[in-house]
This record gives sequence, C-alpha cells and structure tokens, in this order.
Amino acid sequence: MEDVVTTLRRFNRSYTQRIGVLDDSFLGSGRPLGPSRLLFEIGPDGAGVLDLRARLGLDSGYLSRLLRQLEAEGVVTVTSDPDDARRRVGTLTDHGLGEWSALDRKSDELAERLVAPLSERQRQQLGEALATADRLLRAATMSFDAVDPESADAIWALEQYFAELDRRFPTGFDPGNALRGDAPSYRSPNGVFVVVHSDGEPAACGGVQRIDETTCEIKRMWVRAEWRGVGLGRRLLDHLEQRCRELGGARVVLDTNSVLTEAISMYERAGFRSTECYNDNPYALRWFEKQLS
Amino acid sequence: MEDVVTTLRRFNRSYTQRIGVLDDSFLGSGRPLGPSRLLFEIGPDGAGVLDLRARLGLDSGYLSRLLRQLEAEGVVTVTSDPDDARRRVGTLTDHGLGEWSALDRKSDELAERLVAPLSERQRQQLGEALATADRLLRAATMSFDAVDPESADAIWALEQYFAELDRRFPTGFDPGNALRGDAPSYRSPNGVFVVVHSDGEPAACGGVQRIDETTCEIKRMWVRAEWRGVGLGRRLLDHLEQRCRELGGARVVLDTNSVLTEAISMYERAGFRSTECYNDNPYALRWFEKQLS
DNA sequence: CCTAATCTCTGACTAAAGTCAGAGAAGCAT
DNA sequence: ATGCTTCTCTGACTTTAGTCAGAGATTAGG
Repeated sequence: MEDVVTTLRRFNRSYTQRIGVLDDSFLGSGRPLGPSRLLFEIGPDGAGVLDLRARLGLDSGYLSRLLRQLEAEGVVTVTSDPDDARRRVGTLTDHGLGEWSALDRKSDELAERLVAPLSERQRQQLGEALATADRLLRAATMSFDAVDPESADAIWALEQYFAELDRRFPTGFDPGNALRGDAPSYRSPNGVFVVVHSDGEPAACGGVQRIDETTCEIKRMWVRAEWRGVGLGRRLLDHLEQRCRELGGARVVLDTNSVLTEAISMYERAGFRSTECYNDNPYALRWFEKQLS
Repeated sequence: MEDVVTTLRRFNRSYTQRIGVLDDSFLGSGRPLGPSRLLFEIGPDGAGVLDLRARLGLDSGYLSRLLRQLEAEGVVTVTSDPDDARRRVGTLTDHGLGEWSALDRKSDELAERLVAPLSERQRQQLGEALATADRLLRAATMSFDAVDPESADAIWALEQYFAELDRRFPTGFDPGNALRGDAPSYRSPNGVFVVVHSDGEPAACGGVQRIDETTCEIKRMWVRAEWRGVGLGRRLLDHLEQRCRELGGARVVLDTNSVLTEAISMYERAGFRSTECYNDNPYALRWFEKQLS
C-alpha cells in the first residue's frame, strides 16, 4: 500500500494538469483570471471587501484596483458598509449578474465535458471519491483559533451546543446566563476559548479554564454535526489539553452527562479516568480526570 | 445523491485553495514558479524541449528564454538532440540535480504537513479516495488518436497485444509478419489504426479496415492491463464503430477466440451478435457482427 | 477629547509571464 | 538540387499580477 503523501502528490500533478480547463471559464470573456475570479467571488449575494481579501489572498491596493476596473466595466457596484464606513461592499449589477451566470454555466459545461466519457457508475464512483477526499482535506486544514468568548462565532457555537444539550437531555437544558456570565473564565490569563474554523466557518468549539494551582477544566466541547466522524472531536480534545499545559495545568478534569455516550467513549480512549464529583453542575453525572505529561 | 459535476466543482474550488501550499515548494529558492516548474519537469532523466513545451503548454520563445536562464544559473545543460539536430534536450547538472532533490523533498514535506492532522485510518481513506479519483479522471481524459500502424506507439501496443495472446492461447500465438505486412490495411483510405493515449503513454489500441462495400472489420483491440476495469475497452469499441461509420461501413464484424471471455462479454453487451465464420483466421473460434445505425 | 488601530485608496513601481514576427538551421520528399 | 515543414532562438514588446508607502477617513477605547 502506497503512502498517502505519494498518492497526494501524484494526484496533485495529474489533477492540476487536467483541471486547468475548469479554470479556463474566463477565457473568451475578455477579462483575465484575476478580475474574473473576483467577479465570481462577489457572487449574486455580494461580498465585503475585507472578506474578499481574505478569501482571495489579495493586497488591499490591488483589490481596490480590480474593483475599480470592474466598476468601470459596469459589472460591479462598490458601496460603504453600513456597519463600518471604513469598509466597502461589492455587489453585482444586473449586467454583472448576467456575466456571473455565464461564467457559472461555462464552468458547469467544462466540468460536464470532463466527465462525459465516464459511465454512470464511474461518475458515481468519482463523485464519492471526490466527496471523501474533499471532506478529509477540509478536515485536515482546519484552524484552531483562540477567540474572545463573546465574539460572534463563539456565541453562535455555544448556542448550537446548548440547543443540542437541550434536545438530548431527558429534562432539557437551561444555560441560564452562562453565555455571558461565564465568559471571563475563558479569557486570559486563566482561560481560553477555542473555535475551530473550516473556511472561516465555525466547526467546533471548546473552553479551558484554570480551577486551581495545578488543575484545568475543559468545558463546552462541541463538534458541529456535519463534521462528526472525521476525528475532529479528538483533535480538539488534544488541542485543549495542550492549552491546559500552556496555562500551567498538570491535571485536566471535565464533567459530562451519561447520555453523551460518544463523548464519554472519546474521553476514555484519550486516557481520561472516572473521578469523584468535583463540582455542583446539576447536569453532570460523570466526572473525568487525566494527568498531563 | 448529488451530481458529479457539482461535486467536482466544489472539490475543485476547495482543493485549489488548499493545495496552493504544495505549489509553494519553489518559495525561498530564489527562483519564481515558471523556472522552478521547468527545472522540476526536466527531472533527473532530462527531457526534450518539444516534449517540455507540450507538457507545460509554453511558447517556444518563452521556453527558450527560461532554459537560457537556468543555464546561466548552472543548473541545466541544453544540447542538440542526436536524433534531430533541430531539437534540443535539457539535462540537469549536478548542481541542478541537487536543486531538483531539494524541491522534491520540500514538496514531500508540504504534503506531509497537509495530511498530518489526520489519523492513520483517515490517511488511508484519503489515499484510496485520491487514487480512485485520479484513476477515473485519467480515464476520462484519454485521447483517441489515429496513428500510422508502423509508428512507435502502434508497434509497441501491438507487440504487447500479441504477447498477451501468446500467453493466453493454449497453443500459443504466432503473429508471423502481421506487424508490418498488415500495416497498409490500417491506413487511409480504407482503414485506420487508433492508439489511446493517457499522458502521452499508450493505454489501448485497435484497428478498423474496410473489407467490402458495406462492411468494416475491427481488429487488434487491446487494452493495457493496468487500464482494465474503467470502461476503456467499451469506449474504444464505440470509438472504432464510429470510425467504421466514417469509412462508410453499415455493418461491422470482428473475430475472437473463446478464451477471451471478457472481450466476448463486452461485444455482446455492445450489441454484437454471433455470425458465421467470415475468414480463415486459424486463431478465431467466434465471429460477431453488428449493424451500425 | 485624544490616541491608536483599521480600512481603503492612490502613486509609483517591479517582476513575472508571456506573445508575435521572423531568421537560420535541419529534415524530408520529390 | 529545390521547396516545404519543423524547431529553436532573438528582438521587441505587452499584459498581468502584484508590492509598498503613505494619506485620509472611520472606529474603538480610555
């Protein structure tokens, strides 16, 4: 069995040679790759310039110029962001929307032409293989970001987590004022709140707080449903353990509820051992600890 | 189940965003992408300039300049091709070989880093998915080329075919002078010989010759062992049928031997029906025909 | 209010990635 | 030998894809 690095490199070489045709949809449009990519990325919903910079990896000066160009061509409108006048928002004109659709259609056609020689069964196999590869490569390229516990992403993730607990606990779950009240616990110097991002979208979260001289507690671990099954929970757990070490913790504890069976399984596999009740959390039925080396 | 075009386009977008890191192996080498790609493509075995042009899609003028640049840097040597003094061959100097190795190693490291967050099982899954996708995309992008039956690729493919028949026939197979003697039959205006290429390498072959006013015969159909299982035989058969139509045939015939069971299966699935013996081929035991619409 | 940070824009510029025309040499067929 | 095709190379040039500096406006925090 060949190793994945070799396979990946071979695939990459072969794929980029072939898939250039998908990236050629701008040809014939009278517009080079850069402005075409930008037009496509603005899309029917429009996009903030700061976001476009991040997504396309472009310098603000260059992006500004490209936008001016597209404006001059009558395909894009640039306005100030109502929430922050320093920022700009790009939207497509009607003409721009027509050009966007033409690009989209052409890309569809090019992709269709690429797979046309394959039988129906092969197309299905290809689709499945690509979906698997996509999922795993996305899973491999997530970023683990320490964020403020009251930031938009943190709030959103916690709301999802609490809603799930409410659904799964027999008597429901009432977070009370945990969202805002507990926030300081997860800020420096005695805590941290981590959101895992995939393409800028929150995929998981978890918090660590120091509870005494040698002990840290992991709380609020949650993985978005669509990202379960790719080992993200385990990686987040490992990451949070490392955060505990960085906070000076020699031991890490956590509590959980018996209905969260897959989480308990994961903790045990990660070396957590049952321990005595260490807090008065009304929803906790199991308590775990682990010595950090 | 989502369709493969949508999946492919999504994969493409996500993949090209991430895989840019693999293409960054030239960074820090003091050399931009173009010359780095060329150096890599010349490789430890060297390469002909005409071949490099095809592979990299570059203008001869620009390629000449890049080679001059690499020569000046002492990493490449350019000499005339001994077989044709108009052509050039590029080879790596010892210094160039060192730089090639460094590039190769760095690409390995970047790929390794990309998949590092995945578990062993996930890496295996990713490898399998990529291998499947690679294989199918390669299968989808083969070229069906009419070639001279005495060209190098045609000769090579036929030699492989004959060797396989020799192995599979109980009493062996002796082609006699078929290689050269039959060649005129597969040339315009009454015949054609097709080699299927994948990345410039022969993957399959087959010939069509007109045998009377309304009938063409398909012969010499062969698929390379490593390309079996992706429907290439069937596509070649369809292609050769089309070639028959282009030669004015309303009916197509072929002969085969009973031990070639998978071929017989394919013909039957493709609408060929058993017919009476139409020739004196000592190795043929089954004869098929099909009306072309 | 003040200060620092953030975002966009414009001036000025560079490097990279090429294209096209045409010349010279080599190869092939008649 | 002649004429045509093929390949590379050089001159001359253009477009694309940017980078960096710094100014002006806005926002946030103390």
